[in-house]
Amino acid sequence: MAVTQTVGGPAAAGKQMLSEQVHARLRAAILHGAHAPGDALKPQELAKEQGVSLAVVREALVRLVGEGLADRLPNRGFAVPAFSDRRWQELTEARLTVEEPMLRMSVQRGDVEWEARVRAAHHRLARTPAFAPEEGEYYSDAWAEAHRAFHRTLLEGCGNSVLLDTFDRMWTASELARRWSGHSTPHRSSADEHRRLEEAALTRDPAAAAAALVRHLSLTAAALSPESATGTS
Amino acid sequence: MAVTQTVGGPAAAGKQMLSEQVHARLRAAILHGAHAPGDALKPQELAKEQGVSLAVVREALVRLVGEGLADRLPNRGFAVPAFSDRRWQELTEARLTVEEPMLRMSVQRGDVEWEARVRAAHHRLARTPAFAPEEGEYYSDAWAEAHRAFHRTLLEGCGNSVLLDTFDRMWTASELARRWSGHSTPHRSSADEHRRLEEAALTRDPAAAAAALVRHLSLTAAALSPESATGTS
DNA sequence: GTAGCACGAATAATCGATTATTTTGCCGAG
DNA sequence: CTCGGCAAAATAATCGATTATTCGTGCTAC
Repeated sequence: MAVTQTVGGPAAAGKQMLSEQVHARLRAAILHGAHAPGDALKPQELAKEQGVSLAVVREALVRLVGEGLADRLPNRGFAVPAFSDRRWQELTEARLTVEEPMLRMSVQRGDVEWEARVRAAHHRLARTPAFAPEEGEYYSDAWAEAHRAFHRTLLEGCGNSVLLDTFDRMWTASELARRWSGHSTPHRSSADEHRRLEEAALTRDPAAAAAALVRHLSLTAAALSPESATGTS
Repeated sequence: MAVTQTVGGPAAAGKQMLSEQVHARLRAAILHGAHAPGDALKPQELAKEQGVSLAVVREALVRLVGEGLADRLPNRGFAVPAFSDRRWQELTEARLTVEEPMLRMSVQRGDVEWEARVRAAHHRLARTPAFAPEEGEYYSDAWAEAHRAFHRTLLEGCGNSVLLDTFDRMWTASELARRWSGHSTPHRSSADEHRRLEEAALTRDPAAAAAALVRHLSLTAAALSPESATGTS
């Protein structure tokens, strides 16, 4: 029986490798919190669920491990990584360390095209409601994506793809860690902070932009662990 | 017949997954320059060479892609990534951007145990000859490893595993890019620079340490592209 | 009553073979 | 002589099944 049933959604999903699709779906599911930290990601279940063979699920899982979205326990399969507060703090500090100089470079180097994209990204973010009625608990996918796009666009002016890859990696890890660190909602003044960031960037004021970013990230971190500043041990 | 008696060395080499071993071997081979950039990494060849099935080679390759040590061309297999001068410059800039603040943190936070490890790492590096007679063209594996260990140890005082992972990733990419960017040998004064780095770190002088690191990395970059400072478009 | 072991079920890791896609070589039309 | 298409070979992607390891259970010895 040569029944090559292409999965195909209504939107003509086109031709992609199966492992790519499975990887994307699994990644989205993990980021959406469909699997709790520590939960085992069983290849058999996933394979049956998605109607593919073990090999493609395995490949997707290996990729996820590389992205930090899954842990591998030798001879014991895969699992959703557990996130401690400690890890969340490290993530925030790392983002500050990397993004602050990136933003400075960006502001110094970005051209008019970059300015235009920053404006566009901020507009999209400002006009996207953070919460969708049906999704309730967590902020909407649309807002999360607009948020990511704004922050990334701000940094893209630096023109360094290695640093931008680093940003992508840390952003993803942050999104997952944030979801499971008790702190999920965008805090009250984030819209203000984003406006300040945009303004400083378009004014070509590196110091002001850096300061705004540091404040933005610090507030995000502080909202989670109010008394974190005291050194541990 | 229970034939699987893996004797294992006296040091109890233990049981590792096949894919792990294959991944390690392939990774080492690529970093050693056994495959030229652009060369296809054919699963069949590799599988026959190493006497394993396609699945394990495939898994190893997927992992390598995640580490940036291989490219994936959809439906066209895997290949060794090509490195342009541009990429090498980006890598160097990224390392500067990330490692300089890391080193400052490290110097500020590192404890006595860290100081001891820095001393030990520098001693090993200083006592390891950069060139081994039999390896000729390129610097010795032992030196490369001592070099990496010294730089990493310097930064480990920062205590941030996310940043250290970023360092690892960039270091690996740098090693591969350097090999194929025409610039291979450690330059004349690297021993001096390492000594200065160690001294500044143990003196707990963040500014001096950062300055020494910046000089070290800048020289490395400059040695490759002498006239690179002029911004490209 | 509990510790330890044997056995069986579950699941991970690997394999050999099948299917789909791309590349290569050849032939004829223009 | 070159361009375009067709067939054959090569190779990538996927699958179904096999082997190895771990996990759970119940029995036995003490």
